[in-house]
Amino acid sequence: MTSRDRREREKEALRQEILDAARDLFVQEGYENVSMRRIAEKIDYSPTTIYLYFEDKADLLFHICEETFTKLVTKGEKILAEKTDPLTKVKRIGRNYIEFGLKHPNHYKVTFMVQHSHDELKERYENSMGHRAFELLRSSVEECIKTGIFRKVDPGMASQALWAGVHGITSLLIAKPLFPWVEKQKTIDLVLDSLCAGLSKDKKKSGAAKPARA
Amino acid sequence: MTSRDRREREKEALRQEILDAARDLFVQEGYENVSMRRIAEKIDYSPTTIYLYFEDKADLLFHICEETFTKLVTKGEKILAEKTDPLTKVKRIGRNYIEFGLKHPNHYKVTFMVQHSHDELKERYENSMGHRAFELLRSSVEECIKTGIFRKVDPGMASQALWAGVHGITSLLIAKPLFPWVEKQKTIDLVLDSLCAGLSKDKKKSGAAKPARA
DNA sequence: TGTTATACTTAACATCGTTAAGCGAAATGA
DNA sequence: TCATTTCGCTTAACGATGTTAAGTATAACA
Repeated sequence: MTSRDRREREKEALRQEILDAARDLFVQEGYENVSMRRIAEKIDYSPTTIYLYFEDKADLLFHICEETFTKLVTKGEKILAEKTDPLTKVKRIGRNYIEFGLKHPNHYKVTFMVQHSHDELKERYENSMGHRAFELLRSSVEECIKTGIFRKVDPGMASQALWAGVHGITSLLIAKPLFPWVEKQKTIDLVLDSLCAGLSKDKKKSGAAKPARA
Repeated sequence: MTSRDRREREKEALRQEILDAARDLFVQEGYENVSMRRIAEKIDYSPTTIYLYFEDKADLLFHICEETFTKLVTKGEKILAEKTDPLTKVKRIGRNYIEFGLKHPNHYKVTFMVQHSHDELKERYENSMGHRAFELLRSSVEECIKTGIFRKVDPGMASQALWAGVHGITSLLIAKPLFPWVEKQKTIDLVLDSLCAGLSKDKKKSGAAKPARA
């Protein structure tokens, strides 16, 4: 069955060619500004050919993002496995997340900055790499709580709060490049450090402040 | 010149009619899922009529957002003028911001969650209500620094960090409605409280952590 | 009453994502 | 080796989008 194998290899090659072309265009010009026809043109196939390899445009994008986010998760797992103190790990995972987002703004946008709900894509995205990226953060937070560095808060809640911080600064820097940012790098540090400090033990009184309900 | 006046009044009325129809549809179904034709249909005019009153679809959306965000800013100014302690003000302004975003997700999305850069819309957005909403946050942060509640950090940086937090939780809650959130309300509080605590004085040692550079 | 300006519409353009139908070449069976 | 089936891809088309150009009534004005 050599011929069958070869055909399959060729199919896989074309699939990759499509992915590569699409990634190039998406990264360069953004998802919405790239048409299926342009992708097809780039690889000298008819537009409809793409639909033989991917369900639709969103599906194509999804696979590209998964590919890219795998790198983020891999790096995160490496950090998590290190033998440093948990607090440093949390911050480094956070930084890794932020820097990844800034390095791949178009990928980041589509996985974290657009609402993809009530479509049936629901479960697909739940099991995605984006989700696993959050789980990574969560693991490191749990370590901090277990070792007594963070105070005894709900790990899920604390992770969500930290996620809010890292996602917040990442998405703002992406969405508002014209904003007169002062000290981007230091702001990133400040977000991470402040949030961690706020979650840490020792400091009980944080001013006059009860939870500050309106 | 009564006739001239009347005509002008009628023009203004139609303009508002367009805005109202568009807002309804945008809020209900989201900007991208609403076509100019549908807006026109709703008010029984031809699609092209809209272009006599607004430059294009984005322009239409912009005016709607400004309208809505004015409310946020007004409320924020009211809070800022209150005679409570600065820390409470920061938190209430933060909460106000978050709650506003969750109440008007479609407006929030277009002003804060999409990248509107290198178009010439640049300056327009810089002077927008969204921008003023940030300035509000900044004012309250400056108060906290001046009164010694927050430690001596750059006010711009601290504001950006706080903004990251509130924007982060807001945009995530909007973009990821299917995420298995635990304790949304408490998470909001935790973000605000932790960030403020981290920016506050008293606590020097926040664990073993230097800025955590990778 | 005739002219001009105003408010709006009809028709069309270029483009989009996507589907249905068809075509030629390669693989398969005899 | 020849007929048939399968595979990979394309051509053509559908219905929709935002937007523009050209045209048409009606109202205002002289």
